[in-house]
Amino acid sequence: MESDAPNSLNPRKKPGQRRSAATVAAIIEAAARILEASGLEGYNTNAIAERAGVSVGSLYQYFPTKDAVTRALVEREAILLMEEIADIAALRSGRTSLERFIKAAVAHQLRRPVLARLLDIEEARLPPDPEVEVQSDRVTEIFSQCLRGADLPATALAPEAASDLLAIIRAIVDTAGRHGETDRGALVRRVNCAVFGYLEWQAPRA
Amino acid sequence: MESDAPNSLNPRKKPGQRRSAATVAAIIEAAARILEASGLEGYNTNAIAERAGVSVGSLYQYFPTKDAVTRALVEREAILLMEEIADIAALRSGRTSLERFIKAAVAHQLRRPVLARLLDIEEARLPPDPEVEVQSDRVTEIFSQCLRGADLPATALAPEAASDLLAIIRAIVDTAGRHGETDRGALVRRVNCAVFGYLEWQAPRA
Amino acid sequence: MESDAPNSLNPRKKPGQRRSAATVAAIIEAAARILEASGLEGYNTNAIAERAGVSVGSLYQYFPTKDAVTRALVEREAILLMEEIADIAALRSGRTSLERFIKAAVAHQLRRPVLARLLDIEEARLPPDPEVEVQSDRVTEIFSQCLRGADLPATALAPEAASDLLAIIRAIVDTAGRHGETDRGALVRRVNCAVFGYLEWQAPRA
Amino acid sequence: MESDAPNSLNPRKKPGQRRSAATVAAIIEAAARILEASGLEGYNTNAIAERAGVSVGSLYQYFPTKDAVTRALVEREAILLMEEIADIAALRSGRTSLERFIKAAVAHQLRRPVLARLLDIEEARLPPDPEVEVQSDRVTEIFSQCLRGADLPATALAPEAASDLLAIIRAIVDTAGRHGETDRGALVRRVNCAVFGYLEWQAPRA
DNA sequence: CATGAATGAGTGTTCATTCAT
DNA sequence: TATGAATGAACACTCATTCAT
Repeated sequence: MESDAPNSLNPRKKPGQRRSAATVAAIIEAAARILEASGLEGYNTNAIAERAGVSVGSLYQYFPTKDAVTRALVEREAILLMEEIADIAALRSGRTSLERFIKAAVAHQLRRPVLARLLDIEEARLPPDPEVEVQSDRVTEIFSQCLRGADLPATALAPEAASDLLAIIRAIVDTAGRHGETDRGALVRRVNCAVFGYLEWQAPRA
Repeated sequence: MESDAPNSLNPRKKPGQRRSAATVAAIIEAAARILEASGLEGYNTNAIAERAGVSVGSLYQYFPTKDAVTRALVEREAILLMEEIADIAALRSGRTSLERFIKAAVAHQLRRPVLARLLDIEEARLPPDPEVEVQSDRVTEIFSQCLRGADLPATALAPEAASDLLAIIRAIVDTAGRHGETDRGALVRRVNCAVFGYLEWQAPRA
Repeated sequence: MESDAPNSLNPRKKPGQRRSAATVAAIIEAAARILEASGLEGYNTNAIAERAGVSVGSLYQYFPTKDAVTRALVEREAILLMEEIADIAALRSGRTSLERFIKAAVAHQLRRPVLARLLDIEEARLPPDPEVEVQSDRVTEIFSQCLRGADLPATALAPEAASDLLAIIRAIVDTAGRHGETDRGALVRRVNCAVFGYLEWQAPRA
Repeated sequence: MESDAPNSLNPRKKPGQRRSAATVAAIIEAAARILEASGLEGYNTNAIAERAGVSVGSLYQYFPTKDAVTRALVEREAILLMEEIADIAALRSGRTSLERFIKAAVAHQLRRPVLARLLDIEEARLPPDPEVEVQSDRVTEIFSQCLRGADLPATALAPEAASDLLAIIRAIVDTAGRHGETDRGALVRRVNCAVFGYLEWQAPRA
């Protein structure tokens, strides 16, 4: 019942109660705000707790580690993205699905661009965590389903295609976000270029 | 005449002497090695100095700040890339230039993939620095010249194209590096897909 | 009439009800178990409460302080020893009484050797507490009665003899316990040596 | 050359320089003073550093851990005792050697009784450390040599005799120290009783 | 110029204790 | 009375940076 492993990455208590869930959510959102307002420099547990309106002790009641807070935030964002993406699987056309996916991904990442960028950095720094990977695996799975559309070239099924394309999407939007771009439409158009261009070029041209 | 502000980000002294230049280089390379061997966790000035075979004091004689060391390393890598790229400008064909550029960029980033990845992270974290930007601007400039090739669609001149494409190149190679890929040929092929696909798709298709 | 000072070391309430008494006992035994299982490192009020099957709040309903729990445990152990010793007073022979005392003391301390050792440490660390001292005074009193046996040298009545001998008994058994010894007979024999040797040697030898 | 184990118990740098050695000694003595003045409650690294007239950072330059400071102090005391005991080995008579040993041990422990007592507690709490054990093993060795004296009963060689007797010595003096006794002579006499009594009684009496 | 011992603000984390429910 | 979430002071430890030698 009791895990003595100090490196356990799970919340110390499952947020079953109403109050707890609210506190957990408050802490996670506070972490997001701190990240946006003060960057990685100001991102420390005391600041997070204060912003969340709770004590450090409470923070540690729900998260065993500072990194666990970060992971929860990463996970939350991944889930948010998932929700905007979940129904794509039902679509017939690979082309249309991809367009929907891209639109959602761009919208998601452009909503809080600073946060998205810093979380990408943190996610890269953090040791891989199963809880988080479950989410990104689901995103990858959805994306792969899009690529399996009959109207797309068979080469889209190449094993690295999905990871390449997801990296491309992220990179373009991150870069745009860093440059302060906010025009969603223009960005979607460019990401479409990158994705469909990659797929077309990849296919043996006649 | 010279800014003495303690928050200046420039090296405290221009390495005029032979000895100094060697020391500076040693420190920068030591920083690279630490980053590769111990990651961002083990990346601290004492470790860097020790690895470089100098005292921390000496390190601070040449660099006003830890971040300045990192910036110098980023700059060094940019210059290394520059050297492999500098002669591309002379080429006639945009297509061929791009291919050369991609080959060089992939080779560069795949030579020390861990270092490249961590430096990308650090570069994103660091406040923008003129000295560093000079280099990346030069790289961007060369890349833009490639895009101006007469055999490429006019749309390649769109202002965001260059930054999009550079981001794409970096993203694909970083991702591949993180997954442990080492096949340069395959990677070059995929990056070509992404770049030429982007350009072609971007152009109004008949 | 009663001291309400928050630093009072007495239980907040006398456990009058059946329920209370059971809870108090559960908490004390839980403390013992934690101490045995996790040492002083893991010995904290939350762990104790959890092990006792009550909330921390309840723990603090019955004990004003963590140290109060420890003292209660020390006291309980002292009382346990007392019970095995109480009837010794009736014996005629000082020699026999001492042997009985030693046997009981060794048996007591060897029953839960880890607990005994850690409690010795805690007892040494704790500020002297009347409630606890009452018990150890009773033990000392019984022991002193043994020493007053007519068949023992008069020097046994020297004021420090009792405290010296009790310390000796404790020390030998603690040490043995730490070394993992479990042979009660052998230990009793050695403690007898120490005690009777001390007494004999203390007496002016002819 | 570099130990990455965080649980390494060795000083981070060998105190080779004059300055370092002085600092190390100052820190150790400060630890002793804090222990005497404020007990285990006030015994924390900041207090130790302040008392030593150095910064916490310096403390951690020489000791990897708070516990390492404690161990160094324990070791220092053990060495002090050793110095007062080292020449005993040369003596002929077991009886005389033992008397000398006891005199030294009592003097040692009575010089700073509070410190001695708290260090006994800490030593018991600390995980066994080779550096420290080397010293206590040497003390035990000397003591065992005393017991091998030809004028002592052969039973003194019983394996547990040494550890029993050392425990007895410590216990009596600790107890006396806690009671505020300062009469060295009286204490030596009583410890002699205990030790020689144990040995005599242990031997089969005619 | 080089050294590396010294600094001390800052950070993550724990845990005895309280108090609203 | 019981609960357990909340508190926050306290602590161990790190590391960028300085400065006397």
